Amino acid sequence: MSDECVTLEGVREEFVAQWGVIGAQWGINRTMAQIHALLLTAAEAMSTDEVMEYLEISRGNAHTNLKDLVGWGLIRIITKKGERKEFFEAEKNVWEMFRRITRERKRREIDPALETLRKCRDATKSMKDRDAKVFYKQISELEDFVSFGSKMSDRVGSLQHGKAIKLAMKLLG
Amino acid sequence: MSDECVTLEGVREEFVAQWGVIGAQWGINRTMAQIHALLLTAAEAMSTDEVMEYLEISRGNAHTNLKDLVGWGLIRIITKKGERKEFFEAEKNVWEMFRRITRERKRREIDPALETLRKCRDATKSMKDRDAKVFYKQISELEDFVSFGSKMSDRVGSLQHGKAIKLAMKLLG
DNA sequence: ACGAAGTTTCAGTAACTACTGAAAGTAGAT
DNA sequence: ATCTACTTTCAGTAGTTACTGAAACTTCGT
Repeated sequence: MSDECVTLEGVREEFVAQWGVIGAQWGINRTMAQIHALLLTAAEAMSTDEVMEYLEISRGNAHTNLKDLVGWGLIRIITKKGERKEFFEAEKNVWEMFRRITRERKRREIDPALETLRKCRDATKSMKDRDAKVFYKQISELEDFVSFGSKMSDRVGSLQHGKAIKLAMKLLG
Repeated sequence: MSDECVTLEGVREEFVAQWGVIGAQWGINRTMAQIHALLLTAAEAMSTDEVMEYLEISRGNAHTNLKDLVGWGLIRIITKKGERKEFFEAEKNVWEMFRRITRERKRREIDPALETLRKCRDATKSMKDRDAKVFYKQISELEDFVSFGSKMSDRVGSLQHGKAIKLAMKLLG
């Protein structure tokens, strides 16, 4: 970050921009990551128009990404009495945020991958030639590993933050 | 997978294709994921030309992605005596594969993210108004969480496979 | 020092993903 | 039933990333 970012808004802008870059590397659309960063560090819930204005993006873009974030469970819709429009507020608890991201990625990406692995394993289970044996062995090991990891992530995700930390401390200690 | 994939090559083709799709969702270029899947399930090391032919891709594309995979430590170059060309072989041990992916992602993506978080935290540490306090608190929590996770991943990555499994079993048990 | 076999680079292009802006849709207020 | 404030959709376009194919480069054998 350049040194002249001495105002809150300067630092925040830098954070939002960088979070977008980081998100993009993880296969998340940049705007979505930026909106998330913005709401995560907002003191109050924001409207679509405020998000549009801050990030200088179109209504359609703001709308789509806000709704996607709601779909991920990372932000929620707030309605204020007397106000007709919707406001958006981020889940601010970091542990909860982590759990939701993990749960969604598992559902959307790990589970289908496991499905593929299982099918490939079953289809080659009883093949006899060398290449098939190599293939079957490799796929089996991969499947065992991924499904083990998947179970672990369920287990960790079901812990309270405090318990998870304690457990992790034992691991690190 | 469609039911008519009854030959090894049919199943393998399906696996390679699917692995490409999964990789893409994780921010990895599709061809790279496909080459990895191909080499991972190969009985023998393969040459650039064999990879090109199998995936029906250009030499430039094959070359770039093979070299990127070498950069990730997921495949290695093999030279056969009497042969002038290079062959490529995947790291087949799944635990080792996992460790290398984790280590690289940490280096390339987590460490820079932490750097950003630290800068943002430091820059707002002594600001007094409400918005700055909210920002500082949120960034701090995020930084603590990410750096904790990063340490955990180092710790787990330094374990032997057997030990990791034992530890995980305790967790699951 | 030349030719053959293989590797690397890169300009141009194709394919894909994200974004805009405007139009259509919805729902509370009068 | 009409107006107004807001939300949703989407066709077209901009921007980005990935891929090709060919030329340049390297290395080894003769």
